[in-house]
Amino acid sequence: MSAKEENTLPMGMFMDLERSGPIPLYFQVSQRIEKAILSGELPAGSRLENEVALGQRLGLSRPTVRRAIQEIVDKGLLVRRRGIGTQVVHGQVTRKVELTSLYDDLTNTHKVPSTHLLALETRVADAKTAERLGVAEGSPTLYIRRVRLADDVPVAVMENWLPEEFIGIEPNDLVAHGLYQVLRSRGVTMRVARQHIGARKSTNEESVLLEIEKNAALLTMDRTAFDNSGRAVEFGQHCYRPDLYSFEVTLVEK
Amino acid sequence: MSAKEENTLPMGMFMDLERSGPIPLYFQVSQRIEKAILSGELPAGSRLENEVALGQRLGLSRPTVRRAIQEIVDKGLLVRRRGIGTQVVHGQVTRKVELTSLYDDLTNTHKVPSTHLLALETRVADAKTAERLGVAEGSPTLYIRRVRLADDVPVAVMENWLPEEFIGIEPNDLVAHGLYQVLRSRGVTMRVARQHIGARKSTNEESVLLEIEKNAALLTMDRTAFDNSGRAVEFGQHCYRPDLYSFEVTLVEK
DNA sequence: CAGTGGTCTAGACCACCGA
DNA sequence: CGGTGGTCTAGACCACTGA
Repeated sequence: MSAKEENTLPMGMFMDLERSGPIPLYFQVSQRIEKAILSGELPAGSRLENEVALGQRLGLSRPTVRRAIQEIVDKGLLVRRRGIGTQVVHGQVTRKVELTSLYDDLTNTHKVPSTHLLALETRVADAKTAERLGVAEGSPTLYIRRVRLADDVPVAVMENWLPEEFIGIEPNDLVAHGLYQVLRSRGVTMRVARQHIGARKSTNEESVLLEIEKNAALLTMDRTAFDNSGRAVEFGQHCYRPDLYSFEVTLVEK
Repeated sequence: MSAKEENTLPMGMFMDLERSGPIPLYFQVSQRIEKAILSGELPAGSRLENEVALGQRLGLSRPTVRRAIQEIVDKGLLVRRRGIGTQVVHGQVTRKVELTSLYDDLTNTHKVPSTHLLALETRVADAKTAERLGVAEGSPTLYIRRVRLADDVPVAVMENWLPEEFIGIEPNDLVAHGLYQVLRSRGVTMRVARQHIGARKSTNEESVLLEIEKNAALLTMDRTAFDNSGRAVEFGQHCYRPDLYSFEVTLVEK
């Protein structure tokens, strides 16, 4: 009778799905279940109703319900065991690393972001840049260097290289909206990003820009991002003040 | 007639699927496609055969083929566009961060791992440990502190706390097999892990243990891992030599 | 317009688990 | 044994893309 483990909460009546709207049914269902977990309505360790029963109550087929649940399993909030059922994972929920820009991260935590633009110029691609962007060595690229600040405190120094077609981006847009927002407004959608996270000491110049002591420890991240056609659209080399920024990752074993 | 983009390689006859074995069909298919991408048989930018046609040629239903392709999309090797098709992402492939132990990482890169065991003892859970492991403050936990080496060069200092039930783990097993392997042999399967990656300066003791200069930059990672019932089974606080270790992450926008 | 992926259905059989 | 999730089928309709 231990209430913690056996607590089957079949979320009463809170389902009125929009069957003809543009939002997929599985997504509507997964969002509501996720909301119930995050709000504590489905506490850690509680069991979810089984897939068939849930499907019948909602008037959905089993594959649709299953996909909804799988979405949340992939986020690390639910755990499934064959023959047992689906349970809410213990442990407080943390935000996941997502394919977003630093700008988005900062606004999400209710800090006011701003930008000091250090460089915005055309540069010839060296070997490394050419390889990362998948362009010919020696071809022109757009080079950007910025300091990003949160509540007027410097957080990161960011260098970016973009393919030739983006030469012409306005400095004002970059300062006002952030790089990823500018790219989105030009019809570019990021799909895949490969990141490399490490650490090193700061250079003297970086220490000044970030307002930290000399030879301080820095968190570094290199990233190459690809759009929905698979072409590289951005290559970045960034370093962060580790007292103000870090990465969260949720891993799910398949 | 640009061979790069239009290169439809329908991978000739290399499909003889085992329909009655224990390996799922979608997995067999996804593995072969992935292999074809990694081997260069399907070069960057080439288009995959469409889902229905592929299903017919393989004698599989569309959902099964679709799931096989989706697996690879989630790994960041393929990109799908409605009305267009499925293409191989540009850019060289890198290994993904996975839910594995450091021990596994090192053996995969063909270095010989070893361990210096610094501590293996019972400790009372303080507030932080109790919260991370989901146990009562003051309850006994197993505390482990190790230096991990690759080819006899120190790479990381690792601290771990485990719930009461694991008290009794043998020092010899820990040195010979690594923590995750010991847990697996006790029937524990990791399912979800939440990691936090940052950076800081090394303490004097860490500098000695890792054979680096004082106040060097360190890469740090905290992790809480959960088993398939959703219970926390391990909480770790680790620091790495950034010249020998870093994290790779592949992000896929859904 | 024809072709593509995105979603959804209503079943089915199986493997694994606890009682 | 009954209940659970894991896999698979053979269709269907839709939204989006390019020519």
